[in-house]
Amino acid sequence: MPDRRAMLLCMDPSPSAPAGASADMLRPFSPPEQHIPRLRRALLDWFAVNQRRLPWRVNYTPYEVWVSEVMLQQTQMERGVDYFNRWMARFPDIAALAAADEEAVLRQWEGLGYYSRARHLLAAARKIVAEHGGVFPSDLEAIRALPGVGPYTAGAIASIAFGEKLPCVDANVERVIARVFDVDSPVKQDPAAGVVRRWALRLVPEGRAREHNQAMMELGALICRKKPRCEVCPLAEFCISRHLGIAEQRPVPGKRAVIKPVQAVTGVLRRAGLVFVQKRPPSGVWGNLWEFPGGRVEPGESPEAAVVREFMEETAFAVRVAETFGIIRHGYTTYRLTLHCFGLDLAAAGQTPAAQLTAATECRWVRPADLEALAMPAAHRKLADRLFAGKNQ
DNA sequence: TAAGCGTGGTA
DNA sequence: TTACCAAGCTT
Repeated sequence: MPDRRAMLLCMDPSPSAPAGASADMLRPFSPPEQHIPRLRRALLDWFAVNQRRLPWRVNYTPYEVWVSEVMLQQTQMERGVDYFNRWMARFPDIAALAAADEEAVLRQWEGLGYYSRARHLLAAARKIVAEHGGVFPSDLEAIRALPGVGPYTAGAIASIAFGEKLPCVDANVERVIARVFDVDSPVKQDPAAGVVRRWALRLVPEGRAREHNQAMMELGALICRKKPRCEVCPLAEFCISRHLGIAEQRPVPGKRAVIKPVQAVTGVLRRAGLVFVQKRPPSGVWGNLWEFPGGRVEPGESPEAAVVREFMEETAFAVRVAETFGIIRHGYTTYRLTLHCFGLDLAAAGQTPAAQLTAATECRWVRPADLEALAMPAAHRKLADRLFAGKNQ
C-alpha cells in the first residue's frame, strides 16, 4: 500500500516546473527509483489488457521472434504484420529459409527497405543449419554471432524467446526511460545511453522478461509516443519528466542527418517486346536488387542527356530517348530523389545487344510480366507498375 | 565514431 | 510539401 502522505509531499511543484502546468500534474508522484516493484506491476497489468494481438505473439518460437525482430527494425509495426505472415507462409522454418534462393528471399522483402536485413536472415539461417544442427541457439553469445543480429536483437531473442533476464533497449524503451527517469542529454550517446541501459536492466522483473520487454516497447509505441499521452499512461505516477512538465522535451534528440536532394534518371530500354534490367552489386544501396539502369544527373546536364550517358557508361548501349514517363519522387536514407523516367530504344537499328556491365553483376532482357518475379527498389517498382500494371501477359 | 543503409506513415 | 519518424546493424 503506497504511503499517501509521502505521495502528497512529493506533489510540491518543483522550482523548474513551468507555471500554469496542467491539472494532470496534480496527480500523485512517486519517484521511480523508489517504487520499481509497483512500476513493474503497473506496466505488466497495462500490457496484459492493452497489448495488440500480433502474429508473433502466439507461439514465441525462436524463429518467429527472430524474424519479427529483424523485420521490425526501423519499421513500423503495422507494416510488419503482412510481411511477417507472408514470410512465414513462404519460409515456415529455419530449414525452409536456409534452402531458399536469395532471389526469393529478397522478393519477399521487397518494399521493406534495408535489404541487408534479408540477406543476413538467409545467411544466418544457413549458419544455424551448418553450425547448430538447424536448431536456433539459446546462448546469448551464439545469438549475437549470427549475421544481422546486434545488441538489441540478441537481447530481444534471448529474453522474448528464451526468457533470459535481459532488457531490450530500442528507440521506444529509450524514450520511455528518458522520460520516466528524466535523462537530460542525447539518449543515443554516452553518458545517457549507459544510463538508459542500466535502468532498463534494473527494471526487468525476475521470470517476466518476455512480457516486461514487450510491455516497455508497446508502451512506447502506443502511449509514450513522440507526443505523449500521459493522461492514460500507467507509469504517469512514476514519471519524473511528466512531474516536471517536460515530458515532451524528452528524449533529448541527437543531431539529425542532412537530407540531400538528388536529381536522377532511369530508362526502360525496349527491344522486341522485352525490357532490359540489371542486378545491382551485393554491397551498397539496394544490394542484389534488379533495376532499370540510370544514375545521377550531372550539374548543368539535361535528364535526357544524363540517361543516354548513364546507359553508355553502365551497359555500353547507345540509346535514344523515345518517350518521357515523368517524375517519381522517392526518399531513401538521407537522400530525396527526383527520378526522371524515360522510355528508350537502341540507337542503331539491328544492333545486336551485348551489354558490358560496369554497375551490375548480371543483366536480362525480360518480358514486362516477368518483372513481377524480380526484387526491385521501390522507385523502380513504382515505375514498372505505372508502365505495365494490368497490361501483363 | 559516424556514415550508410529504405520505406511509407503522419503531422 | 516538407520534416520527422519507426522493435538497428555494419563497416
